[in-house]
Amino acid sequence: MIKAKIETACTECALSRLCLPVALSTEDVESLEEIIDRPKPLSRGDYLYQAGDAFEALYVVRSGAVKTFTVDSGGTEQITGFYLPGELFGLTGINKPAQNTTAQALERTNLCVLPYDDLDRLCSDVPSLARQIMKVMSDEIREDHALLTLVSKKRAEARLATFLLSIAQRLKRRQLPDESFQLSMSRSDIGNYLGLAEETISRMFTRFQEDGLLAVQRKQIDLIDRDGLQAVCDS
Amino acid sequence: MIKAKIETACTECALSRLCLPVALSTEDVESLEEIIDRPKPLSRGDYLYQAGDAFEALYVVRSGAVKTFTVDSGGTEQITGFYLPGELFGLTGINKPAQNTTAQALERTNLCVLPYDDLDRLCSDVPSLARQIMKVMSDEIREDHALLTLVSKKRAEARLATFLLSIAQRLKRRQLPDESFQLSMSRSDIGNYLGLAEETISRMFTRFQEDGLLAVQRKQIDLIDRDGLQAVCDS
DNA sequence: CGTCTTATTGATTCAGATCAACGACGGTGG
DNA sequence: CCACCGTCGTTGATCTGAATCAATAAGACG
Repeated sequence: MIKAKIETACTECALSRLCLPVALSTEDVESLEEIIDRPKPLSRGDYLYQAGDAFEALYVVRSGAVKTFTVDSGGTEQITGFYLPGELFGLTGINKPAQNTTAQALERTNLCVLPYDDLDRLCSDVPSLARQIMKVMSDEIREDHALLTLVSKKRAEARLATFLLSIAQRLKRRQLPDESFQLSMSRSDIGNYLGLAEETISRMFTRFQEDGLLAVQRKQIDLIDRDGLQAVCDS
Repeated sequence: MIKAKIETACTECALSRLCLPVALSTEDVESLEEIIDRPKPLSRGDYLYQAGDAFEALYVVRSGAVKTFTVDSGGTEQITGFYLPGELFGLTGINKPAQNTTAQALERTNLCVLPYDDLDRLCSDVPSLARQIMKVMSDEIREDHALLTLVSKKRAEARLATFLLSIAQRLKRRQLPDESFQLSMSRSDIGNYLGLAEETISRMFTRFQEDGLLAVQRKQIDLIDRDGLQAVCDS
């Protein structure tokens, strides 16, 4: 009974498939479940934590969306990630005195919070949990490298096409509609993330629409020709 | 006696200060020391591992220099890091079936190899070691974000100036000359890393020299006006 | 219903890529 | 030891993708 209850809880917040290590035993999942906190929903624009705050927890999006960004010494903002339902973030703070990024809700958002003190204690007892966290961190590093390649080597249209297909793929993984969806971030956010001006993002959307690759109406995106978009990614 | 011997070994390869967790006890260091392999030196151009190879180990540069790079589906190469003496790399392979990056020696290079099977076993017994590895991984993520900001938001001169000061700082940390040094990578490598053409790197070097910021002769760099270079970083 | 933010579109500019040629060094073999 | 060749770096000329500047339009929200 307890087992069933736990599985339901985790299924709800998407941890079960996407976040929880398959290697964990039922008892381990139970221990993890005990430390998870589910605070009340955040509104658009709310901060989860800001640069300089003490590092306290890892987070998983249950619904909604979050962006993280850094601000360098010269005041330049760089969005480092968008997080959709089922995705884990907050790793850059791990074993550090303070956060160096800021995390902000892009829309009404529900989270799971994994307090790090508890998680760390659990890691000592359950080596496979530590292993899983390392795996997630190395995933993050690989994704950062892919993003670097995108920004450093590809043209504007390839950057945006890759971004859109990545969003679609992640929605699909979460079994959300991936053909027709609402972007939760602004053109300016997308541009910041991809190293482009917001005007350029706007122009590329217009061009993709003219080329019959997608239909766009403000934040509403309908993918029409995925193969076509995929082809644009390699230009 | 044994203790003295171990300390010497680790001091030699720079692990003691830069790589080893301060939190480790002497016995733990001893255990770690036991699993470290020091293979014969690599020549310029030698590969340590290539994309697709099984993930086997983490590496620390003892002397020389290494670059790592990814190749995406379209064949685009992206250098993801240069590693100098005392620096740890190979983390992107952790808990993955295979490497997705390639690592290549830029000059005659000596390494410490930390076989992952052994390291992982040790992590189960010594939680602070797992914690230290996570810390190094989160460092890597932060550095990747800083690089992304550099490539995505800064002009060519700021990118190169930041790169040079970063190299100098890392050499200094290792107590190597940081005012006058040899770059081990080509202009083309620097350009690839920073998202610029090699001609642009060349031109920026010439400009910096004209502006009295440094003296450059092929790979030999002499920093003259560090404050000036620092100022260029924020342009 | 008016105001404020976000998105679109057009005109112009500019940083850096690309194309092209040459020069300098370093390694190799005679 | 020197001459040759190949790679790497420099410099110049031109081109171009995307930024910037500027104006308007369309939602969103109180």
